[in-house]
Amino acid sequence: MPEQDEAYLQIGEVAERTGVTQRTLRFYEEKGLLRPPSRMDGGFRLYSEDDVKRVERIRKMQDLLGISLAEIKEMVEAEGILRELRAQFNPAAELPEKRRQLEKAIEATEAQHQIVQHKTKQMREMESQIEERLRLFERWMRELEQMERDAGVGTLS
Amino acid sequence: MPEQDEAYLQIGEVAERTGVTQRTLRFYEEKGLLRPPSRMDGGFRLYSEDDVKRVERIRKMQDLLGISLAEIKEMVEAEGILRELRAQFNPAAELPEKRRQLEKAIEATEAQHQIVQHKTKQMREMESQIEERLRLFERWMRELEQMERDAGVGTLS
DNA sequence: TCTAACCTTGACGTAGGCGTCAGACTCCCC
DNA sequence: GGGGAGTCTGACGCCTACGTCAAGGTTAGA
Repeated sequence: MPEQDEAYLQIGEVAERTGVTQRTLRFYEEKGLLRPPSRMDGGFRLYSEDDVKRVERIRKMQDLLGISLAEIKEMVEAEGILRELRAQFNPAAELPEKRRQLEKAIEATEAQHQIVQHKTKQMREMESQIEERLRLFERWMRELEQMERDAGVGTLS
Repeated sequence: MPEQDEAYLQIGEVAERTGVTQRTLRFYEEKGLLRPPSRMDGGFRLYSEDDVKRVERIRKMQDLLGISLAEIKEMVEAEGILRELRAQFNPAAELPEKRRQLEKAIEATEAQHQIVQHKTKQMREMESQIEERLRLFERWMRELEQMERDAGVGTLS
């Protein structure tokens, strides 16, 4: 087993860097969104830089996609596969197994891609709707100004 | 007061058409997201087509922006102003007041625009990240296939 | 006029996503 | 080896966004 001697982080540091609370980190672990981190002899959690990135991705998905942690869990699991694939040795015997895993990861990522694409499209639609409203408002504003100048009585179009 | 004789809808129909429950419609009213609708003599709620549109907008915001109802409330209030402006008579004396309202509506809409723009941008970033991942996965897949053909042992790049 | 379908308010329940203690343990430095 | 800062595991609390009865009133058609 290749021991990576990354700079390990305690929960407080991870919390500070990611902007979430320690409670949230433990909660994500409990719910399976973060793999159980390694521990110090005394039981303190030790996180890797990968974990930090994962937390950041989770938060971004919460913020942008507005989906449940259960759904996010499924999505980030594709990344777990990625890590495993990269970490393992590669005896030829395991190739078919790796291939299946990779296929699963690709499938999951494609599903994710669909969702994000769809939302992006709808966001763009919403954006242009808002822009249209703004133009309407500004036209009204000009009409109002005109009416003030005329000191007349009229109705907005 | 100009009475609009639109086709009024009961809560059940609105629920069906918008895909939300009656409970949700009453809840939105309670929380100030929907203006209290008119009533039949017996007390049954009577909604307008405008209300239906408003519900649809609320749902879209929940889905796309993933923000709280409190925030959505602030956003949709700009539309209330819009309706009032269009519905009122236009005595010149009220023009300055209308103008202030319109300015408020424009401000709120611009704030909304900012938010949506920002999210759209981040969504596009996420989209391209996912696409990059997909390309990486597919490259690995090709490498795996190559390794199978070679029946050799290697490490993914 | 009766009845089935629809609606009313009120009140309690619930799932998700954490917040917030409490009491005990660990780490690290002086 | 003493102590302050950091962390541990429960366990209960809380807010949001509704769900779900219950008990009764309304509407509209036969």
